[in-house]
Amino acid sequence: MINTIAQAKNDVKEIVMNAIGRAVAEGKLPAEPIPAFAIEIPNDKSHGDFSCNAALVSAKAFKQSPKSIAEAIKGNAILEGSAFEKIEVAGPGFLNFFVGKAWFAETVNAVIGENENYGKTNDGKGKRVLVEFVSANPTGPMHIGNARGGAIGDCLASLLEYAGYYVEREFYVNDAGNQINKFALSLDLRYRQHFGDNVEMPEDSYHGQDIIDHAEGFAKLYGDIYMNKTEEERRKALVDYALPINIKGLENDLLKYRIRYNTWFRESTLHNDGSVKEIIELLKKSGYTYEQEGALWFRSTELGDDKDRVLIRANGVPTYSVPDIAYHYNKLMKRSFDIAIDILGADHHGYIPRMRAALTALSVDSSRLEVVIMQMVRLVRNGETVKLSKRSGKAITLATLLDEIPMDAARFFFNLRDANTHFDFDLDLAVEESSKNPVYYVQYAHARICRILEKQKEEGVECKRFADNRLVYTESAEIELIRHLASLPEIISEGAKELNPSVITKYLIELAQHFHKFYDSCPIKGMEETVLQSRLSLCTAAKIVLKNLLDLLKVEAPEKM
RNA sequence: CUGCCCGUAGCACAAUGGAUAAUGCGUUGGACUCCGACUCCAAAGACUGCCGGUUCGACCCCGGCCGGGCAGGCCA
Repeated sequence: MINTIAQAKNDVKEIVMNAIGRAVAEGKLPAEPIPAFAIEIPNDKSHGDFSCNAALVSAKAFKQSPKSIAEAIKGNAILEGSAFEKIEVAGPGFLNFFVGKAWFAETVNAVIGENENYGKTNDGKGKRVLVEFVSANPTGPMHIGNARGGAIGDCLASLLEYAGYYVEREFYVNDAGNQINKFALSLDLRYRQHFGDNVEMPEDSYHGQDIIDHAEGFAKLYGDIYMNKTEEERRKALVDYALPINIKGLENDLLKYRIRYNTWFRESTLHNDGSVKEIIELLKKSGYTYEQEGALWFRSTELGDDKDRVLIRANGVPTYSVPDIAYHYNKLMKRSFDIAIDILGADHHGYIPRMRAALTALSVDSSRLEVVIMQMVRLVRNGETVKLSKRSGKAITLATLLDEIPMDAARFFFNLRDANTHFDFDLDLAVEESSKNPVYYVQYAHARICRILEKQKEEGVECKRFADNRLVYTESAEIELIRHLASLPEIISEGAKELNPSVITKYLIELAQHFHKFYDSCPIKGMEETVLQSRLSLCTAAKIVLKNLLDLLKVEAPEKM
């Protein structure tokens, strides 16, 4: 894996350390330990390609002004044999490093050489990660929050793969417990209504049209024979009929959304194979439980939660948190994933301390559970907020949303912002086919490059892959574009570390921007050989990176639009 | 009442504690006889919610207010 930026940063560090060593030897700097310093890429190009704050951070230790330290470092730095041609001292004492021309040519060739592997890193070192996301309730259709979770979870998983982790995607199916009872009740009442029973739907039952449809479908299949059976039999039959249809529906919708899971993990398996009981025993053994008023409690307060939690109700039925704990125990211990990542809506944030407490009680390192919290999405149409309500059945479902906006736009838009920000999804913008719409802006850059290369080919000009010393980049638009290409591995590392796939869309938009500017100011057609080939190589490199990242997002990279 | 998240330009939002607070939309004005104008260039627009603190340096860290969202069940 080639990472020209990491290399350069390393070089900066070495040059600075050696320079300080020499300055100390000459008595220009005191022999004090050097505090950790940072090397970064400045926003302002006049501040060089790499900037180092070593002089700033060591001012205190050296008892000198940052500026004089910086001058001492600069005076003792040796640049021969490095990628750099110049150092400047600037501002309060920054050391700004400027790379030589050769570095840009190397970067372009490195991208082309690595091709579909360019940008990949080995941060993960093959660690096993399980990303669980969406996990929508199978008692009804998916809503808009699931759409955001789907896009974020799937792209985060891809990003982690890109960063060298082994990743599996998982959907947790809540096919047991109270939700299912409620589902059964709702189906039952609709079924009976269908055959004329005058029963009312209670407040907390499901009122959606989907329940009615299921009841009617069931009635068509079995007629009224279940009217005469016991309530228990009837409900079981109804659930056995409707639940698989729903799960299949979820699967289909998610496939349309280009999401393919490794595993659909069913909650019921945890009840059936004794895991739930086992967890209760383990928790009891841990000493963090006690009985009170007939219920079994978890002393989670002692492990960082803000209150104790009930594990088994006085009626003997475990609360939902027991199978949940069993599930996470299963991920981390039974299936031995190194890291479990949950993508959760903000309304579940209270659940994190509880789960961490439980893992700690079970002697599992709770930092192996990572949680990405997503804030709520607000849909905006014609400048107005689209109201969502699950109860009334008016919620915009994932399926409806995807009927309305292109798949590419949905996946891209939901990854436009940090998960943990409230975010307005502009339905009008998502369908708009213009530069206002970032998806098209990025895709257009790719299509444009394809056309340029094709056109050149038609005229008999091929990209010849010149050696580093034959490529020449002098225009600022070229330099900016290359600099951006070079930064990809860093972006991948950063995004993986912060579990933040939105770095990808941000990077792509900037890349497209740099490319369009380059296109505008740097003609290719008819230029002399060196310039022509240099620019064709640069186009090829840009195309590779656009394609790699659009693939990562599972957004199309069209050759023409 | 308590906990978590968010407050940056008209709108949507960015910035490992670093230099002139970035970008897009919208607004105003420019650029196609030329590789795709689905593009580019330029301008205007911000006392980063308020008040203190920490330090060489704060949108960022700490404390206190104000405003918005979400939670707080032997519901999931």
